[in-house]
Amino acid sequence: MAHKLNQIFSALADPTRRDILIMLLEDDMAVTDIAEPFEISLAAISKHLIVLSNAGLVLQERRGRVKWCKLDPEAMHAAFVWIQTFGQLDPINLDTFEEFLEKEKLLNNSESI
Amino acid sequence: MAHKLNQIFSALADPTRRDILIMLLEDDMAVTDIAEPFEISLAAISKHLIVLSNAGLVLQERRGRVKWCKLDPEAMHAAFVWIQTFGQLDPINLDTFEEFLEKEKLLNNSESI
DNA sequence: CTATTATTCAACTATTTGGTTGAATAAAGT
DNA sequence: ACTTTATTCAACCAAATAGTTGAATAATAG
Repeated sequence: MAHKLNQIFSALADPTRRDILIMLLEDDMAVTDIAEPFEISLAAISKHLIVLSNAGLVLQERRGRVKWCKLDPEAMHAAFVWIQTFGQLDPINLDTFEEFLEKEKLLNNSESI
Repeated sequence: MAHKLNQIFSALADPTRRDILIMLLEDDMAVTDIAEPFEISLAAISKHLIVLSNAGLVLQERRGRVKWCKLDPEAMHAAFVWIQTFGQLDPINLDTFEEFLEKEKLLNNSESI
């Protein structure tokens, strides 16, 4: 789940991608239509959508030759929960946190293999 | 504010930086103490803190030769507001962050099996 | 004054990122 | 069958990122 947060926050860090997400609030859209208002190439938008999709923020479903993009609220919710819970924190136990880092480290190692 | 969101989300996208933020929930800390549990160099941690500082997530105040780091809740709040407004999500009120981390840990363990 | 401690700077490396263009694939439309 | 439309792939480029090491700076301790 931690690696997902990496992807989610890093996806949200780009203004083009945030704009895309906002466009998708209105309605599901095809890749070409998403690209229309932007000045960058279609391929660049396609890449942005792949980033959003990998982060779980957007679902893409191919129907015919059109790939429809729609929001997937779950990933955004994960980021929301992280931030919200962060802000209301009580002091945590350091031992617990050390264990947390340790586990995360192990997880990252096993992921990178 | 948009450029700030870029910086905030991109700062949050790195797990080391999220870990640092979590440590700072407990108390203000000096750079060297922040670096202690991590395996990377002090210089690397120093850079991470500059990123957090530029994003407005952390305030650094030099007293003597020690630079004290503390959370600045404002930037985190900006990210929170963006996400909340985006999804019209209701603030939840579930767990303390400690419990949240605990669940995340369990989840990570079960994922890594 | 000298040594130690805290932090950053500088230079370098490897990897990732966001962009480009042109070609490739895939599904319709005519 | 041929053409158009929708999307991605491949190769490339420039800039940014996360890390390193060793030197530099700054403040305190002895």
